[in-house]
Formats: sequence, C-alpha cells, structure tokens
Amino acid sequence: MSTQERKRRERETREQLFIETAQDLIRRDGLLHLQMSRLAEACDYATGTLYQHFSSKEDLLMAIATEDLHRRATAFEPIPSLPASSRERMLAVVLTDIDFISIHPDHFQLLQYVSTEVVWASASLERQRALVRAGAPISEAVSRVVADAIHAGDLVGIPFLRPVEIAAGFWCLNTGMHTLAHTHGLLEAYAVRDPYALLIHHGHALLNGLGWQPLVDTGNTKAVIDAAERVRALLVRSTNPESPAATS
Amino acid sequence: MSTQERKRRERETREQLFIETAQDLIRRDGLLHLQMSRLAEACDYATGTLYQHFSSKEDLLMAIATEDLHRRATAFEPIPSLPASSRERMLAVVLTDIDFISIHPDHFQLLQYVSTEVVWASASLERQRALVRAGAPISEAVSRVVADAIHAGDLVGIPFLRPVEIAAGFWCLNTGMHTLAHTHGLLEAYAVRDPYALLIHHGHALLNGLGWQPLVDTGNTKAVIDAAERVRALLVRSTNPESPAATS
DNA sequence: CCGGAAAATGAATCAAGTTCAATTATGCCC
DNA sequence: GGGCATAATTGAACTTGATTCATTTTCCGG
Repeated sequence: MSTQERKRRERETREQLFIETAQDLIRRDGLLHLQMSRLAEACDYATGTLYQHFSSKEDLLMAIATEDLHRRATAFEPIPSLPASSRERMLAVVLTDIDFISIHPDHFQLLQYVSTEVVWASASLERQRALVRAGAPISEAVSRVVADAIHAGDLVGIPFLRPVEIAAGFWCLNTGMHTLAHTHGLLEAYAVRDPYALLIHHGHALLNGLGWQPLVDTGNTKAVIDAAERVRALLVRSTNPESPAATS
Repeated sequence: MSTQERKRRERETREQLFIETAQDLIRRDGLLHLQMSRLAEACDYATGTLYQHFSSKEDLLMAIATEDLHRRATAFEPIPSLPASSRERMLAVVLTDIDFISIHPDHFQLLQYVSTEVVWASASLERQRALVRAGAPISEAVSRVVADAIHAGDLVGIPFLRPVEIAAGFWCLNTGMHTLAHTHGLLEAYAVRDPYALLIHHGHALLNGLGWQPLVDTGNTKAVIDAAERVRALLVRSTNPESPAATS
C-alpha cells in the first residue's frame, strides 16, 4: 500500500515540523516559556494534534533532545577512522564534543533537563528508549578508539577495564565540564576563565595518567594548542567530503 | 528587643520543619509528587503559610538542596587537615563525595534538577545565591589541598593553572560519574558495573597524569583498594572525635 | 484590656497541560 | 462519481495544582 507509506511520511514530516518549531520557540523565549498551545498555534495546528505525536510535554522535550543527540552522534562518526594516532583520535573526541556543545548550548541544557528524574518519568517509554539509543553510537565510537589503542599497543596495563569503561572516564570529564560551564553561578564560584581549555588540559592529563602513548607534556602550552589545531583541521577535512587528494 | 529575636527564631524553626518534612515527602513519594498543599497539610499549616517562606515551589526545592549541600560541605571540612599525604587527602575528597552521594542519592538528583535553567530561573535571587554560597566551602577545601600539594612539592610543573582549576578537574570527574550513575539508562548503555570503583581508578589516573606525587600504580588493584580503605579509616576517625584508645 | 499591626488561613483564582465530543477529511468499494 | 466507514483534526471544556488575597485570628505594646 502506497497510501500507508505516504501517510507515514506526512506524519513524520509534521513531527519534524513540531520539533523544529519547538526548538525555535525555545531559542527565542527559553525552555521555561514553551507552551503547548503556542507551539500548536505557531505550527497552524490545533493543540490536540500535538498529542497525536507526543504523549506529554515532557515527551516532546525528549523528542527534541533525541533529535539533537542524533546530530551530535553524527559528529563522532568519522573519528574512529581518522588518519591519526589513537591518542589524537581521543583528542578528537574531546574537541568534537566541545565544539558541538559550544554551537548548541541549548542542547546540553535540554538534555540535562530531560535526564532529570521528574521529566524522565513523565515521558513515554518509547521516547526514553529512543534517547538512550541515540546516545549509544557515541560511546561505541569512543570505545572503538580505545580498543584500537589497546590493539595498537598505545594503551597497556589496564586488563581489568573494558574499553567502554575507559571511554566512560572521558564522558565524565566532558559532561562534568559542560555542567560546570552551563550551570548558573558555578563558573564564577570556581573562578574558571576558559572551561574548555581546562577540559583539554585535564583530558591530556587523564590520557597521560592512563599511560596512553605517546605521552604529551601538558606543561608545553604551545604544543597542546598546536595538537588541538591539527586535530581540528583533520576533523574539518573529514566533515567536508571533497578533500584535496583523498584516496579512500 | 527580645520579641523580635524570638520571632525570628520561631520563623527559622518553622522553615526547618517545612524543609525537613518536604525531604521526607520526597523520599516517600518522589520529587515528582511533591505538592505544596500536601506539604502544608503534613506540617499542620495552611498552604498560604508556605509562601511566607518560599516565593515558589522551585524556591522551596532550592532551599532543600541548599540545606543538603551545607551538610555535604561539612563532610569536606576536616580533609585539608587530615594527617596524610596531599595525595591521600585528594583521594579523601573523592571518597567523601562518593560516600555522601551514595548515602543521599536524592540530594544529587535534586541538585541536578534545581540547577536546571527552568527551575533555577523560578527561584528567588536570594536562594540562588545561598545555593552557590553553600557549595563554595567544598571548592575552597579542595583548593587548599591542591595548594598544600604545590607548596609541599608533591605537584609541580603546572604554573599556569591555579589550584581551583585543578580542583575543578576533579569536580568534573566526580560530578560526571554521579551523573552517569544516577541518570536512567546510562549505566546500562555504558555497561559500567561499579561506577564508583571506576571513579576512584580514573581519579588516580588523573592524579598521576598531573604528576601528583607519590604516583600510584593503578594496575595494582589491591594497592588501590587498600589505599582507599586506609583513607576512609582516617575520615571516620576525623568524624568521630573519641578515638578508641583515647582517654575520654 | 484595647486597638491596631502582623500573621495565618484556605477558598477562590489562575495558568497551562490534557482530554474528548463534535466536526471534518480521507479513502475505499460499488 | 457517490455514499459510507474510518480516521484525523479541532478547540473548547476539563483538570490539576500552584499561587493569591480577602477575611479571620493572633500577638503585643501601652
């Protein structure tokens, strides 16, 4: 049946419209002021129609967060096959996350909000699962980099930790720094000037502490900055497919 | 005027009653189901009376979080003057936080919720400031341990980072792991068995990576566990003033 | 004791999310 | 093409729970 298929597509398009319009409204007025009735009006639909797609307001918010998370995960995809050392690829992980959250600060705040017990419990089981699923490719990509490092001999002596548990350490450091950067009053309380430069520094320190070769002298500020620039250039090239002299 | 003073005290006592009863209700029924009218009833006051103390529900939640955070900060107080190496004191920081959050998981979830843009903005300026202030002693205590380490020569070669920025790294690691441990679906997604054992491991790795002496062999599981036990024993002793062999 | 200020009360108000009976559109079959 | 059954859409009514505020009660100095 082609009719079924068309309907499904139309439905999906409309859901996309709702999600994108909601993102616009949130950017304009803030998460606090998002109202279901206003969103419906902005999309030229009745309030009730929203509930054909989302079981509740929280459900909608989770759908938005999931959408963003998909995009975020896409940014991590090319990292495992980047033409660079395992250590540089790990740096790429940190930089990719920094860059994404810097461009989409709303995403982080929304994700934090929907991860909250209160909001989480108010969304449908399906959306909860979709959100978790959307994040999985990130941990998989990072774990692959770790596994490659172990395989290549860049990372030895941690037989009792699985790659995903090494990856989790960096997830914590990253997420923690995003939290520090985006939570009211915290940056001031900690008097941290540039949270993401600090994250890169601590990231290197953690890599060094895990014995991840080649070790980087974190005291050499210029080397650290140069390495970040070099890896960022690689990332940009991997995102723009028409590389000057690519041979896949 | 003594009357003024008494009134103020009574007011404070009642505020305490509200906060503690609210904590009970949250523990019993969950944050999601806390209702202002039910809280008032549980305290044998009218709903309106609550608003003599808290400008809104969010304001109340922030007051609860602040109360908890005070207690949490108290746990960190003895650490800087613990009779141990600077590295062991830093481990004490991590362990103290792990233990507090393990005993008070509600606190972490509430803190995460009130730190959310939506809730934060709905609380009074005064409460916002009080919450930030309540957390400050923790970063100060940790920063003091870092400063001591630098002074003692245990931590060299990081002239451009201030103690508070080193402390921030551990804040991120800790907060990140609490988030991982307490956010639905994440532990499963990352397949992490024991998040706090992992936190201790990564904590040591970060300390090693910063060059914090004496370095610890993270591959030696027994040594890592023993060190944690030893430091925990110190912490217990510092909390219970009457040590076993003391002449009371 | 009294008068008036301050505090407490809880029913009324309000706001926003959610529902659902009525309406409209859609697609299928003859 | 027309009529029928089903599904989708609508938006006003409903619901829930936070917040307010007119009224009542308490408190305190003189």
